[in-house]
Amino acid sequence: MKIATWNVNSAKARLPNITDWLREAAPDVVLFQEIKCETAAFPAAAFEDLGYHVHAVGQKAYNGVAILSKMPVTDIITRLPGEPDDEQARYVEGTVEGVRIASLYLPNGNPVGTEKYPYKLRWMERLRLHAADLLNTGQKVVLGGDYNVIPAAEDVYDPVGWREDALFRQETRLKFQEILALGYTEAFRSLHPGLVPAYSFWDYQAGAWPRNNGLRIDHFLLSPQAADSLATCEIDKGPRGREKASDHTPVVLTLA
DNA sequence: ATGGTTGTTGGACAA
Repeated sequence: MKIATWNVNSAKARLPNITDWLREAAPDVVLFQEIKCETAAFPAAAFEDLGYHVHAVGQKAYNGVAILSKMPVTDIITRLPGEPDDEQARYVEGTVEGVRIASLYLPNGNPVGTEKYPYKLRWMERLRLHAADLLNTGQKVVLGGDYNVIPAAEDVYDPVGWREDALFRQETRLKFQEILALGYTEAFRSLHPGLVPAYSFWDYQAGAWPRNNGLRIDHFLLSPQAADSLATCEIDKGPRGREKASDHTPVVLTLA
């Protein structure tokens, strides 16, 4: 099973860029973040034409996630448990051929010092609790998405300059490690220790892409059962270099 | 050089 995660930074503005890549990469399951539209406005037909079942969870203007799958998706949930009043569209999860798969868009958290950062940390704690529940089911679990977390200094072009950023400060990294400590494997780094730089995001500003000033913030976390069947995990830089590119590029994993 | 980009939206916010 080939699974991709991609923060597309608007599904509608990116549609030709996305469909071109889906045709060539042909993933079985695709996890989108930042679709940036309401559920009803998501361009589902363009993906259905490529053979996908489409399950989008959107809101006006911001956020929004989706799962596309060539196989049927069952038992879908559309919110991360823990804060019933949180209406931000950042989580969708379902089962594909016995694998529990989530598309998540973890809050950015900047600027630190505003309400945005405690919201990020609360969201990470909710994810930790839910990830623990998922582990207890004993099934294969794949949690993919834009985590807005730089796991280590080797995953950012300027670790000193980013030291106090919400994506990299120690409190953020420790919370991420707490989730891993439950028993999850971060797929890319587990297969490619020491492969640097390996980025999944480059800002639109200041020539970040041509200078390769990037961040690795899009990740797959795998339960032990899923990690046992992990075959490959790669970052596909192709779409980032094309017309009308998202600032993120896809990360692709295969389970044997 | 007091900037630089993009999307949603229709001024300002988010990233």
